[in-house]
This record gives sequence, C-alpha cells and structure tokens, in this order.
Amino acid sequence: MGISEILDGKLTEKEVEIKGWVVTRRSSGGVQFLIVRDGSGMIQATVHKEDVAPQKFEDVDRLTQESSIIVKGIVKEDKRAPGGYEVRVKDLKIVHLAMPEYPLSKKSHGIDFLASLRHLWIRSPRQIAILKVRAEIIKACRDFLDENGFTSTDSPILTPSAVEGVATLFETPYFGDKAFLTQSGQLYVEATIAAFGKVYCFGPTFRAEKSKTPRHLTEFWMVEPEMAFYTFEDNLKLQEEMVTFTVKRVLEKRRRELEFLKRDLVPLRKVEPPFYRISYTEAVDKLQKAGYNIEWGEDLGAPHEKFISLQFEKPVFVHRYPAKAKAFYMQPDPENSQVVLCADLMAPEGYGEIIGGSERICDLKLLEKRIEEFGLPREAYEWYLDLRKYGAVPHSGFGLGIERTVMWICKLKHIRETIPFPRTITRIYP
RNA sequence: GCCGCCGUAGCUCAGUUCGGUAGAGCGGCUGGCUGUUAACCAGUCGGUCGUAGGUUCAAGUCCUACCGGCGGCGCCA
Repeated sequence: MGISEILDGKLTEKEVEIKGWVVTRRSSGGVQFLIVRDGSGMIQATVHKEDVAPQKFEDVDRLTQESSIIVKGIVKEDKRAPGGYEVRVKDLKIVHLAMPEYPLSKKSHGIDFLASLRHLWIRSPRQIAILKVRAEIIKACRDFLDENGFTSTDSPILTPSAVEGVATLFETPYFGDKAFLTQSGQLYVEATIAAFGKVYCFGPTFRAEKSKTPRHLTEFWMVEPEMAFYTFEDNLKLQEEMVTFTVKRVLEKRRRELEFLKRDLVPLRKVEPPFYRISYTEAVDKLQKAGYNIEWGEDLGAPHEKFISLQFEKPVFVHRYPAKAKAFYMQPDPENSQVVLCADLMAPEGYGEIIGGSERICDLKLLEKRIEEFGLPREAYEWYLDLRKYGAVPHSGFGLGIERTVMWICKLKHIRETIPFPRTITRIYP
C-alpha cells in the first residue's frame, strides 16, 4: 500500500497507513496541511483539530521539514488537494523529528550548493522523477536483451590495460603492480560471445578525461551488447529495436514522472524503426554547407553533433567514420578502406551521441596490423588476438550510455542529474 | 588544457558604476489564522562581504596574487 495507489484512485474512502517523510507543512489555524512522500509518490495529509487528540495536534504543529512519520487516515477525493486526493488524518506518529533548518528550502538553489548536498537533493521531487526514469531505462535495456537471447556476462572493472589509449585511465595500485579502472567492457564481451553467442555487460566505466561539459561524467554506466555472426547492418537494426523498446517502456511505465518533468512526449512517441542514417561523409558535407568549419577526417565535435541531431525528428545513425578518427578494432568498410563500419547513434532534439557501435575486426593479420599502427603494446592484447585464432567469426556490438539516454528521455540540460551520485572532474563528494 | 563569468546572512540575491555606519526575500525561532497550494500576517535571531597582500583618512566597492565554483570549447558515451 503506497501513495501511488491512492493517487490511482484505488483506495478512495478506505483507511490507509502511510510511512514517509514530511515534504512541507502549512497550517491555517485549526487545519494543518502536510505534504507526505513515501517513495511511490506524494500526497496531502490534512489534520483537523477536532479529528485528533489535542496532544497529537500539537505534535503536528512541531513537525519539521523531512521529519519521518506514520500517518493513519481515510482517503478522500478532493479537488482542493494537489493531485486530487488527500488523506484525512485520524492518527499520526512521529518516527523522527528532523532537525530544524533542513538545508534545502522550497525556493531555488544554486547548482554548487545542490551538488554539495546531493545526499539530500535526491529526495526532491524532480530528482526522484529523474532517477525513477533512470531505473526504468536500465530495466528496459536488460529486459529487452534478456528476452532476445542474450546472456549477461559482466566485464571486469579492474583491468590490466587500456582499450584505447592510456591518458584517460584511472590508475590504482594492485599488489605491487598497476591496475586501471575499465573504460569499456567491450574487449571482454568479445571473448564471451564465443561461449554464449549473444552477450552483454552492464556496469560502471571510468574516464579520467578532463572534460568539463554538461554531458560528461568521470564515472558512468554502459550497456554493451556484443553479438557473434552479426553484421554491421544487423547491429544497427538491434540498436533501433532496443532504443525503441526502451522509449516505449518509459512512456508506458513512467508517464507520471515524464509529465512531472514537463517533458514533451510528442518527440518520444515518434521513436520507431527505422531510424535515419547518414554517412560521416554526408554529414561533413551538410555541415560545410551550413557554414561549419570542418574538414573530412576530423571527428565530429559537440556543435556538429547538435546540428546533425536537430536535422532529424528521430534518432539518426552517423556511420562510416574515417578509420583514423576511430578505435583500432573497427572493421574497415570493404567498399572504402578509408572508413570503418561504425555508427554513432545521435538522439534527436539536439542531444548528441548516446550509442557508439561497430563491426569488429575478426581477421588476425589485420588486427595485428592495426594494433601496430595505433602504437599499442602488443603483449597487452595477446589474449584479445587469441579470439581471432580460435573460431573467429564476424561480430558486432555497441555501447549505450545510460546517463546520456536518461538525459535525452527526460530532456535535461545537464548529465549530473541522471545518476544518484555524479562524479565529475570537480566533484567527488558526497 | 583553453576562453568567459561569478564568490556578500543557512539559501537566493541587491549593494561594486562614482570608496563614506551591512540590506531584502526565503528558511529558523515566537505569536496569530478552521482549506492551505513556493500559504498568509506581525515580531525576532542571523555577517571575518572566498583567502592573503596592497592603495587610501576610510575598501564589500579600487589594484595584485591565490583558492573555489559555474558556463562554453576540446576529448568522448
């Protein structure tokens, strides 16, 4: 029994017990109005002087913001109450009287202050709504993959070597040796496909990049599916299906949260396969015609991604980037060896990349050559090369950034709200 | 790493142009109000003006350095 069920109208005129926290208290002499939160929702509880013992009424008068309480009463439908329902209180027990001067008031706060009080900020309705959507997105991704023949095989977080470059790795001591926090589970899921066919890993990844932007965290979560025998084309189709499934699931299960966030649902309802596709070369052409200063061969920057993303009302794949701008393990396009069979999925409405994916090199000789060309230490990749020695198959995969997906689906301005405790270049507390 | 902006009460800010006794709203506290909606009304508590130097009769205000944060870029998911 929770507040969400009361708000669904299932418990009208019934007696209920709510265990929760006081969000605000207002009084009008003989009537006290409490807004109570229980994790499932918020509702107004009214305490009339004549309904409770005098001592109880005085207790209510002492209630501070964020005090924890247990309330018993009758559910009433009432237009005067926010949300249309309220609980007329018959009994109330104070579990803990919160200290006065709860730091977060109902008025606005600056971002620095809120970030330093993240452990309390997550209680606020907006943050609750966002994190509920986050949880739904994660569950949707897992459900989609689990229901489509994937086995979850999580990758290690402590790793001996870099996937792509050492400069952006967090280093940690490891029994007299060095270890690094993973930047991607991809190489390891490329190993487990030979055991399970279709796999995915889900976990935190770490980038020691000094990125100071509204779309970067130093610690973020990725879902990384990897599929044996999947071509580049199969990979894109899977991404379309997974993203569509996820958006539909959130629209279905977290409608209330999206509406609370004042998220326009129209663009989300348009998310259906097939997504748009544009090659990197076409994208550069478009950008140049729009006056952007970009040459073929350069990777797309934030303003470029935003521009492309705004051209389409559905997600768009930008595919076949120059080989030099991308990772060593990507399969060259058989029709043009200057580009690789990769695609980034750009979310619409100006949100950029949420997925990066590619077909992987499966030929041993070619992979050896690429490792050398990228100046990577071959000894660190011996195990990875083994995968091309014993039953190599064409295979593809992608990584979906959870926080960026949350940011897009909730239409947020900054990624710091998409994870309970964000880690950024300037903040590791709380 | 680069460019720009900002640090004044617990919070959000005004005061800086042109140096002259530290301000408001919210929150807290005290009291009032029998339907409040960021409730309202009256009273009250609350300050090393980011830090350190400097200029000056006098610095929140002018100068220098440092620290912290925010916004944008680069890199990336």
